[in-house]
Amino acid sequence: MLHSSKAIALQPQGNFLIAALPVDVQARLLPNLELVALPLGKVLYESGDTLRYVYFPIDCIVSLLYVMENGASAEISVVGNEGIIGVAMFMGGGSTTSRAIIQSAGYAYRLSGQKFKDEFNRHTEMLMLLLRYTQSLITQMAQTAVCNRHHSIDQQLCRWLLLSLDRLPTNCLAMTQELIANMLGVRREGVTEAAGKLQKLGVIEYSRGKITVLNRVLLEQLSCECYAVVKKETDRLMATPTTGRSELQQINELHSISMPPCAQ
Amino acid sequence: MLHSSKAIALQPQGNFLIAALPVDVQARLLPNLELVALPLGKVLYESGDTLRYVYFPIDCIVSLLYVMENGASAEISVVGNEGIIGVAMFMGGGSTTSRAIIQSAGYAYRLSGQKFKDEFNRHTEMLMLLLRYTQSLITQMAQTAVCNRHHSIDQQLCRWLLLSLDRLPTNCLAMTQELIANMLGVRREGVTEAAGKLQKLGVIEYSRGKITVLNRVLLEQLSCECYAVVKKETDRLMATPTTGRSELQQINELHSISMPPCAQ
DNA sequence: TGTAGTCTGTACGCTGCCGTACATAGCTAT
DNA sequence: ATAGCTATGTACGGCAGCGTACAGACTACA
Repeated sequence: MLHSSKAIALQPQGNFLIAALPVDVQARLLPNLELVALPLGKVLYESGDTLRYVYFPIDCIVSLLYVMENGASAEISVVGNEGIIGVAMFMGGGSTTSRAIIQSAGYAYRLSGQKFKDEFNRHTEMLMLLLRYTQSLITQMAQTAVCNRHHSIDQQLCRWLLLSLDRLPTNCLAMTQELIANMLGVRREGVTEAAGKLQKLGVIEYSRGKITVLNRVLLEQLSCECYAVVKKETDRLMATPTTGRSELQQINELHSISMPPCAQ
Repeated sequence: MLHSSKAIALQPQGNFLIAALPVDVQARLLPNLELVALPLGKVLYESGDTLRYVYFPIDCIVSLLYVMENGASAEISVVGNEGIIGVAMFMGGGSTTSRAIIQSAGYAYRLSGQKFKDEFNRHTEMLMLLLRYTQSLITQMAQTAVCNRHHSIDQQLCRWLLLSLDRLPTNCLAMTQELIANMLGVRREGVTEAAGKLQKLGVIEYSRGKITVLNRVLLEQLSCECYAVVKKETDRLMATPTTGRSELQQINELHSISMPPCAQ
């Protein structure tokens, strides 16, 4: 039992929302948290599915993806260790019109729906925290809508890379252009072209599903305003005055899952 | 005091969310509800504003609009008498990145933020109801993002007309093409063209800011799937088993503000 | 070592929407 | 009535992104 996953299991702070809960709530949740490995492409729930679990990502990235009747898709929002998968559980709907799919493999804590709801209803702190998080999710969705309307693929790719980067401990993503295209809801060729430009500028480097960000500052400059808007609002909403932590990025330092850059 | 607005004030059921609350909660809210007239174009809150009131629309339509740095805009979602303006009040953020602007003039109930929060924290029913509504709002935002990515102006105009229509007691909208263009985030000329096609097909009739829908069935057929997805999910979420009402449209019958078609 | 499969690069015509410009038609106020 | 404003119609070049097609590069596995 002394393998690495055990070490993770002892660190519920690996997820920001859990870390932000009062210690007594954390203590009560802990025995009910299951550590699960989530491979790339795994579907946590399908559109319309009744949710049975909520997931607290540790080092994976999950996309909320809408799939249209004709099969075309578009990403609605991205969730990493700052969030939770399954807000419909406490929002009351029980299901959503989107699919939750693993965009970057890793671990998460899984909690049964009933246990979660019990806790949710008992504790105002948890409720307030989750509602604030949900609002940040709403902000991200709204901005996605705006971005889809007004910005070029080039800009959107920058935004998307930054959002993903913020949710990973490395500057390196395991991600084919095909997959990114599905997320952005554009052609793969469009991503190839946009990525080519970024590579020429020395902003990124990639080959066969590995993207390394070399110049984050320039990436932010090339992105549309949407990334900054979402980040600023999320920081505002999720700032936890009690601990003084105000930047989501600092949260990444909390979880101690060591993984070599680009090793996945 | 026996003018029409008095009659309205006695009918808090004019708003679905209020109507869906237990009668004792309604009774306690009632004295705190202010009836306010909201003219076209009025801004209820600006991006970043700290909310001081929430609004329960009765017969007006409010758009949540995101305005970009360069002034271009895009509608994130539409709210009518099925909803509430100011979810950030109970979601905990206190403000949002969007603007709330009156898209169709009419009346609403206004409630001070503090009174609202008191009630919100005291009553589980209200909390659950509002969270479910917020989820339906999330669905609408998500679908807007998808629609912006994948569908033509023609289709989006149909979707937009249907969403607006569902929130009005008549089949007639007071709405210039310029305004619609702002909502959809496209050129006014694009709306002119799309509207021209619909007019040729006999689906709508319009002149100088008055749009009358003549053939709603055809309008639904011409719309992309997005309208149906949002409507179905909203109906699911907001169905109130206690009263058996399952269709938002039936709510329109509840509020007794009589207005001649196209008279505003 | 070779072969199959996956990922990426490039090209080309097409279309939807944009930016811009200007014309016409209907309402409104003096 | 007539001037002025607002709303709508039309036109045209430009371009971003699409659909399609195919070639080259890298990987994995036999």
